[in-house]
Amino acid sequence: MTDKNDRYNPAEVEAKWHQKWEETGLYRQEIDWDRPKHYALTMLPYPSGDLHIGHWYAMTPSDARARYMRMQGYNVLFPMGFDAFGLPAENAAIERNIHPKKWTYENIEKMRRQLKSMGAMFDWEREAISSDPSYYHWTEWFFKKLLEQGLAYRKKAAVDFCPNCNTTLAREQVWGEDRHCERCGTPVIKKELAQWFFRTTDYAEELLDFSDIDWPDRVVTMQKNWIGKSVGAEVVFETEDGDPMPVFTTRPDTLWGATFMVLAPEHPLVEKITTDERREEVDEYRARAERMSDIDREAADRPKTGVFTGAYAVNPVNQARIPIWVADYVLMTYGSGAIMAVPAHDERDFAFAQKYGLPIVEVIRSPERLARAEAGEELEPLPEAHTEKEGQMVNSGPFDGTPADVGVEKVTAWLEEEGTGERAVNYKLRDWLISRQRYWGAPIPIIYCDEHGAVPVPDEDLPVVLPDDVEFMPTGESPLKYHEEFRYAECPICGRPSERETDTMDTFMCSSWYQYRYLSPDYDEGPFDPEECDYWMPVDQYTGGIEHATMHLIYTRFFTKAMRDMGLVDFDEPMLSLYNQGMVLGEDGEKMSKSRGNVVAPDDLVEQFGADTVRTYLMFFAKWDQGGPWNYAGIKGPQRFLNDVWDLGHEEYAPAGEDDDATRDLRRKTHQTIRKVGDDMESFSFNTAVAALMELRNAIMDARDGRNVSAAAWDEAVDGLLLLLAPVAPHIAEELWARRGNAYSIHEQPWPEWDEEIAKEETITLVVQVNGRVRAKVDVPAGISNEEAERVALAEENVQRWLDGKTPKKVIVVPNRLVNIVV
RNA sequence: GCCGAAGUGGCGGAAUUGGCAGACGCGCACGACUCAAACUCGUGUUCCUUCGGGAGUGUGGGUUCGACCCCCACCUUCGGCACCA
Repeated sequence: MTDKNDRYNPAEVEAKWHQKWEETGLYRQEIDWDRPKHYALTMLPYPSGDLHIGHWYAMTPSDARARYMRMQGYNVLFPMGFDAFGLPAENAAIERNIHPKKWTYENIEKMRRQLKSMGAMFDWEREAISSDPSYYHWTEWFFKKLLEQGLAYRKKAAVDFCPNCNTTLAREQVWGEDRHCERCGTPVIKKELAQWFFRTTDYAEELLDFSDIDWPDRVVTMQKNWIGKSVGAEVVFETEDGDPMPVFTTRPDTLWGATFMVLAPEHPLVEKITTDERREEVDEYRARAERMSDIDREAADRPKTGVFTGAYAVNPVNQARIPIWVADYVLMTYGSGAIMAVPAHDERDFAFAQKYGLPIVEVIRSPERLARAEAGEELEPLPEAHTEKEGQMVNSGPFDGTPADVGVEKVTAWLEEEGTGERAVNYKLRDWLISRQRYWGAPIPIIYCDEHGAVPVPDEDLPVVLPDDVEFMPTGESPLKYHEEFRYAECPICGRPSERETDTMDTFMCSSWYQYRYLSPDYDEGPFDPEECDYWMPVDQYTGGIEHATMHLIYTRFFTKAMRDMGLVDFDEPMLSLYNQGMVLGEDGEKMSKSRGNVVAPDDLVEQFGADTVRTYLMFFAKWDQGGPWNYAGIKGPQRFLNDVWDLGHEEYAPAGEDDDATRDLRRKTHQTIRKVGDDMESFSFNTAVAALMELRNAIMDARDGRNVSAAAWDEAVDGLLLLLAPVAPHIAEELWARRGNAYSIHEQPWPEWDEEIAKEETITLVVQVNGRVRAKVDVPAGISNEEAERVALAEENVQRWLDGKTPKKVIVVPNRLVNIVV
């Protein structure tokens, strides 16, 4: 019987096993070429100072699954570390006068302790911290390698700048309609600055290929949209003076309908072609466009504006003389910054033509208008742009009569033959801007020499170390600019006094390769130990939030592809499989935030309920990819569950009298549960896995009350329950496993097997319907024949009553499930 | 505007993918234990009902012997993108 004094005390149990696990190195994860490996990775946290329930929500199920894979026989790597560079540390420095390094490392200390309370199987000896010089040494090294590969370059450009964070941002880090900073929410502005970029666009095409990885459709779609591939043709128009003006179009079949051209206000040709009498107006327009923010400029619903340059171009397909306009609806950053405008078949051009009275020439006629023209009807001007590829080409010289759906292909081929154009592809993806005007980041290892330009710091001088003795400006300006010792350096080539780059790298650079650093965080001959990489990489299962879909998850793919082309790795993708968890919301259903006062603190919960209960609840309350609101009352379910398990684990069971049926029922439930929980673990359905464990708990408690199952069936059920529970609630499972006299450790046990025969139902409830309505339920032996089922169904009194003497028209039998009698 | 996901009891959520809607849990009600409350245990719990049954998975239609599931139209919520030629 349960000792009443020995109530479940999670704090005691958890502390005990944390110590034992550490002492025995239970979670050391080492290469073992004789066993299949499984690299499970959960996105590394930023050391903000406090472990949030969101961290628990992301990491606990990941841990449970890693543990499950371990019990399945895999050699599992499940590391943890910190993405430790970033702005909050610097803000703390400015606001509270604490050094970013001190702030960061104190936070790491605290969070590491909090993480340990979770009882996850992290191998702490593999911990990597991106702000350690031993880490960013290699971040800098990668920068140099990318430069060597021609994948890094410096360019002066109008870039997105967050006035609050006081730094430039990558295009990916500008979010939403109002174009705000991903980190702080402030709308960004444009600044003309010389910045470092990585050529992510070189990999645009390859990044669209997801065929070798199993990622959620959602992420795949978001990345594809982000990369934004368009296929079409480049056609070179010329000004009357013979200046070439290449344009990109996805609709070469509408070339004959180009009635004007539009250049972006920033287009270099504008200056040259604008006539004297138009110059004043054009200059004014360009100046206004320059002052306008991108938010205003790129709002699609804004009325179109533009000015005529006074110049004309020649359409190469029909030599038509068409006016050249300047308008801000054409973007300098996409295509060539110039377009051919086909108002009849493009909504934007149509609106512009209407506003400025430019001609609209129909060159693709819809089936409906074709029919009317055929009937001799006089066609009215197009009421709106016809953008579908249906109907026939008209007013298009040699292509008149060509079916619209083949027009693009035919015209493109013809353009190539004639030499007036060629097939072309365009992407929305931009190169990754990695310069940040901040202190707390990995330095960009470059020295600018008057003579030799941008010179990389030699390998033997890496890492360029961040100086500690810096002063933080209240303006947020990088203190590196004012640190003379850091800033002034000798040119590595000629020794002349030169200046060091004072920008640091985007922190997404650090996290683009952290999965490699975990492999050998102390390795100092390269970014990672090749043998470890050989064994462990690529990551088999990656888990994390959806918010990184078009940032980190694109960058890290780019990085691995670049590493492959450097000869560092021999695979194409860093993460083979990805799963995105949802978010835990506050009890009010809103996103947790301090200002709303709906934040759930995991430390308090652990103190009150124990880590195992918190873990179980987090895995139980919703399907993992959905998430949902936290509920303090709801955690009682898992709490009662673990209390019951505790009692069952201590039960000294002896049957009072054995009942074969009861024994069989319990064994069936045990084996069914093994099957169910295994399936659910595979498919990340942790909520139904926990529900199945609760059902098994209920069955075992019934058996306890009945005292009529065999001792062997009892032990099988209770040990089974503990084994299945071990990934979810590792401490209590370990404790009870030991108390029941089993060998340490439960986490090294194989996942239990289930027997098809034992799991099979003996009787099933046959549902009998008359005209699709349930009229009877009969318990029958499983495997009943269709004929027998039909006979049993018809024999039911209630069924006969509903048949009311009529003869069945049709009888449908679903084997082992249902009989539907249609009259 | 475009793309995507979702909508099921009082609540969180299940449903082997076309076959008993509501598993599991919370909450609630009643009962037991208690001086009492909490804990714990037991029973019940989609709604309506004349106790025969009827209605029911955002709304309206459709396919089917049979629809939470498939099709069409719409409503709502949430994400992403948004003048990308």
